[in-house]
Amino acid sequence: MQSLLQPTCSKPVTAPSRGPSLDVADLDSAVEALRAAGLRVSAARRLVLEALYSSKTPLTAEQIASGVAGRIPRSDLASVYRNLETLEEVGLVRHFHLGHGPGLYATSADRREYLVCDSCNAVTAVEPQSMEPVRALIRKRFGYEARFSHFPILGLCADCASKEE
Amino acid sequence: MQSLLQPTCSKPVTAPSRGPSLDVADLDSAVEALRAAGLRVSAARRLVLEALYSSKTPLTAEQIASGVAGRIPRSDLASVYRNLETLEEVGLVRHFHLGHGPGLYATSADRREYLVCDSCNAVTAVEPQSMEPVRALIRKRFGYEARFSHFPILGLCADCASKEE
DNA sequence: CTGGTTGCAAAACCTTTGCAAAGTC
DNA sequence: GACTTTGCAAAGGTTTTGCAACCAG
Repeated sequence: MQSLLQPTCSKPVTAPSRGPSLDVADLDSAVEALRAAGLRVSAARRLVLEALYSSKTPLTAEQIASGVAGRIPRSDLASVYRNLETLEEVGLVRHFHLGHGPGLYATSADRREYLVCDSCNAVTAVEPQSMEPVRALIRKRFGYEARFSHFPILGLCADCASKEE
Repeated sequence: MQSLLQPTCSKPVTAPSRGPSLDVADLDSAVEALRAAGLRVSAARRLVLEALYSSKTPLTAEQIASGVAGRIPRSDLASVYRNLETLEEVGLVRHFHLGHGPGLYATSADRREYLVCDSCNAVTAVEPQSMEPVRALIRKRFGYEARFSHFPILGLCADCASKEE
């Protein structure tokens, strides 16, 4: 810690969460992991997993409930939220935010971290290893083992930064 | 940009905001700036500024409406939100998040950025210059001009990281 | 059969909006 | 006096909870 840090350390108003993370590559293995965790494999639960494993991009709970493209019976939004929470506790699913608005959900196998331009709203996803040097620097300077998997790094993207005179 | 980035660039579901930022040091100057911006100095507006300028820590809208310590007449929550928005547009106020839960508001003069431990919930505030090397590295690797003033850096603090076996 | 899960409804939580009354310049 | 701003009430968007019916193991 440096002298100019003025470290205001305290317990905050709020709290994210840190849970286990299972790097399960496909739907079948995920269902297996579900069983292994002593959870039942219901239609609604399977639906959530199918949606997440078949989507290339993270989804909102609403999108999952709608069956993503209107396909599949669509299930109740409350159940989707309950299942997402359960799956997150088990470590099969994670959620994160890109800004204000509904949270986004992905499989835990998707470890991408995001940069979001707060001028043009462009989103850049990067694999965790690209972020490693940044993590290393933060570790060295602040002692934190940073994860950018829950909140994005906000800022100006290259394009917008060059446009700002 | 590196080859392993797999840059998934797209327009996102959500969008934060980027506005002006006035580095106004005290309440009187802030009131002056309000007038200069063509806004009226109402009691409710002054109340919000007083709360923010007299608090050492960021406040929720609820806390501001309650008059922080129960002092001052207390004003309507909706008006507080409206005024916070107005003051943010003018650049006197900023808001950010430390996790789930209500947003936190501070004067724009307070430029601290936060690290939050997602295990013990400790909060560390740092002055922007401490974060500059991190910003430089992100600029170099990703082309982003990062600001950590809206979302914190989440991770494990030094204590919790050492405890994790 | 038994207890975990679902769907529906309602509520909780944070924030925004409509509108007449009140206040600022 | 003209036009902003307020307070109250109601609604909006996202997520959570209560509960009887249902279904997986």
